[in-house]
Amino acid sequence: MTEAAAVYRAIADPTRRSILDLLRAGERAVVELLEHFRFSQPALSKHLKVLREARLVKVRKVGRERRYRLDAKALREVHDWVGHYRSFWNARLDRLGGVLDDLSRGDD
Amino acid sequence: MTEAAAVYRAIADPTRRSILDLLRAGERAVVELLEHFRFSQPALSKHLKVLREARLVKVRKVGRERRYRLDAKALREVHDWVGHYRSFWNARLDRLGGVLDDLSRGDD
DNA sequence: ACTTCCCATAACTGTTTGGTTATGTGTTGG
DNA sequence: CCAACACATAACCAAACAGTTATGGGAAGT
Repeated sequence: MTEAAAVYRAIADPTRRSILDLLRAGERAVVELLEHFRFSQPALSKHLKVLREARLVKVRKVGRERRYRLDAKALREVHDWVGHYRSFWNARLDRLGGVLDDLSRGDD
Repeated sequence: MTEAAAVYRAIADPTRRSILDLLRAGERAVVELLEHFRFSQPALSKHLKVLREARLVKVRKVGRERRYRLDAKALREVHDWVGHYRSFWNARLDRLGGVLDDLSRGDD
């Protein structure tokens, strides 16, 4: 899987998006993250592994803890890609789109 | 699945991102889209269904064709969400990030 | 009318995903 | 030294995914 593809896959899961959101507030140990979820610790570890492989987080060992932190560089590509669609959502295409919609309906 | 979640899932697949990219150039019939891929027509139809359900595309029937076009409004939310990470990727946060983390925790 | 074309859906299949419980490894505290 | 803690990994499972072939319905061409 190419670098970028791993990122899209990683953020496809709502739990993993939540994890990233939590990490925006700062570095967190696994137990701290776990408090925010209902599932088991191994489940969290697996999510973290996916995020690691997508290079969206970094870990550092502190005593017996592993402290995770954001590494958002990989999200830039996503932002850029989605940005290509900017003109499609904030242009007069709402109007034009509506017209085309009506035409396509044609069932009235 | 909530509206937004469907969008993240839809764009997680590279084929579907390609489809969206193709549609940026304008409306396309299914056969036209199919030329760009190696898989079968039903496979494409299934991808299009996912995109429809995520409200990322709209269809209109023209004769025996179904012409698909972009409906990028749903991508705005993705853009916004990823945008929250902007400050994390374009600053010298490798160093600063650590400091901010500590401050936000208040545990030092 | 009949065939061909465009497309969707159904039914099936191997693989991936996201969860589980069980276990192991390294660190800390008593 | 040893129990408890923090975390990862292994093994397993059901559900979802992405593809396939087969089929069917509506529009077009002859």
